[in-house]
Amino acid sequence: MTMEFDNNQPIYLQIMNYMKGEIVTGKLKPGDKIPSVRELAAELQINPNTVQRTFQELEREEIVETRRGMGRYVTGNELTIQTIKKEMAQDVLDRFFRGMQELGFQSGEILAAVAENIEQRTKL
Amino acid sequence: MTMEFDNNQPIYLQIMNYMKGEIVTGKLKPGDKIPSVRELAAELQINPNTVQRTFQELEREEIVETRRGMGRYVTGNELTIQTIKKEMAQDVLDRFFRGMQELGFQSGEILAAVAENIEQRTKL
Amino acid sequence: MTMEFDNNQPIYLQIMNYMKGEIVTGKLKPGDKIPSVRELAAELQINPNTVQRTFQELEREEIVETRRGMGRYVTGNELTIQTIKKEMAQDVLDRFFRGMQELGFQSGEILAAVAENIEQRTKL
Amino acid sequence: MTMEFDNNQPIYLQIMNYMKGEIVTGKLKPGDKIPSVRELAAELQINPNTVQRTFQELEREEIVETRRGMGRYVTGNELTIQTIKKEMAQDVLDRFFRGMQELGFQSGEILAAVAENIEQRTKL
DNA sequence: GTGGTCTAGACCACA
DNA sequence: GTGGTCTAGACCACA
Repeated sequence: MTMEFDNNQPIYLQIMNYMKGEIVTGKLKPGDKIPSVRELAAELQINPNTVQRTFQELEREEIVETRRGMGRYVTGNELTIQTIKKEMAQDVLDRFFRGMQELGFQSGEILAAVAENIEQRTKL
Repeated sequence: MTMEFDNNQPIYLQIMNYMKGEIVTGKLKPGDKIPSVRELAAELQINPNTVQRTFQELEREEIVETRRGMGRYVTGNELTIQTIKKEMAQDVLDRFFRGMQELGFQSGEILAAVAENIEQRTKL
Repeated sequence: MTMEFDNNQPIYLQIMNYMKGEIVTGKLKPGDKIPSVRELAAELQINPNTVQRTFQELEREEIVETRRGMGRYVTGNELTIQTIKKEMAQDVLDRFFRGMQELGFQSGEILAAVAENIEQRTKL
Repeated sequence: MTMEFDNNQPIYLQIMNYMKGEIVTGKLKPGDKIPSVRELAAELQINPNTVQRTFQELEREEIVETRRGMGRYVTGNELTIQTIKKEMAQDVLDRFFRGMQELGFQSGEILAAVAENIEQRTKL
């Protein structure tokens, strides 16, 4: 695992989002073991404190859990993962609509812009 | 003019976005005078330095310009404003697509989600 | 007379430099009358205070002089004008050398760069 | 590191120019850490906010970059630094030619004046 | 420890 | 009156 970090966002958030993505897309499944703080810090060449923070936040959101002496594991079941996915998607959608409306876009224009963007992207 | 500030984002950025919105939606037009640093600071009850920062950033993006001793004005012409609007919209769209794709959404699902959200929002 | 102003420098300085240029290049000669504050302010569409400031500075540098009730005139004689020209040129040269040396250029490189620039400019 | 400040130019600009000089002349190399805001502020006996401003401008010009929580570093590689050096030199040259031409100097006279100045300076 | 933001307030140049 | 710069100092997020 390697990552390129964007300097505009805290590293711990970038790792969080990456791991959430792995989980909701099923690449990491409930019950899977995740790397230890030291392992991941070495791999990504970042400060262990930063990885620690990432995992704490994921734990606070109940996406991973610690099993004493055994490491950390993806939590829950498929159902809860799907719920998280929906919540995250709604977050993304809300931010999107807010952004477009601030720019003066109406509903119809928003839909058209999305459709147009999909078309362009599939061409590439 | 009054604003409610969100604690998760710097105040100067929130004012910037607000003003950009006013400009790209045509509420502020090219050549219009914008409030002075002191005026806006008093109105929003924030420190003049914070407003100063906001305006300097807007200037750096060539959205407003200073006329020495006479205050600041919305820059350029309708055409450049429209260009800025398109760039900002594309930014919002890019962030949106990236976010949805990280969550494992395909093009069709993205379009469907947007359509569904529009329906829900118009009901409210 | 019309001028385009550069927002990065005080207007009064820009007018000063323009007038000094007119004088040292002989377009304005010793004894010539210069416009009144009101005239020039109207012509350049700027604040009369700004023109007033320009003229005050020119007077302080003894480049123009006021004759009571008769307006302002270019001062001195050809000799003093030439002295001023030399001083101004040396100023420009000093700033130039300082700038190039800060960038690590040696004497030889500076001369080469000037020669090269002249060549390029004459081609245009 | 100590600096004497010229009252005619903002302190933050003077530090910027100084650091640019250090970088383009190779005294500071790509990847080198630059002092922290607090360190430099203490050393130069100025306010940390002023140093902060300096560094932010250098960052905007992509001459230094921030690594979160780890400080600031000279950016890029030798090639980009050389490009910046050339641009800065051309700026200095442009200003110089403009200044001399406003005073009525022809190409030949400009070259002669530079040569003469070099001679005088080497004598000192 | 490191940078980022913000407040409070001063002083100056400019128009 | 208007913007630009600077000081002094606080508090926070991040690594």
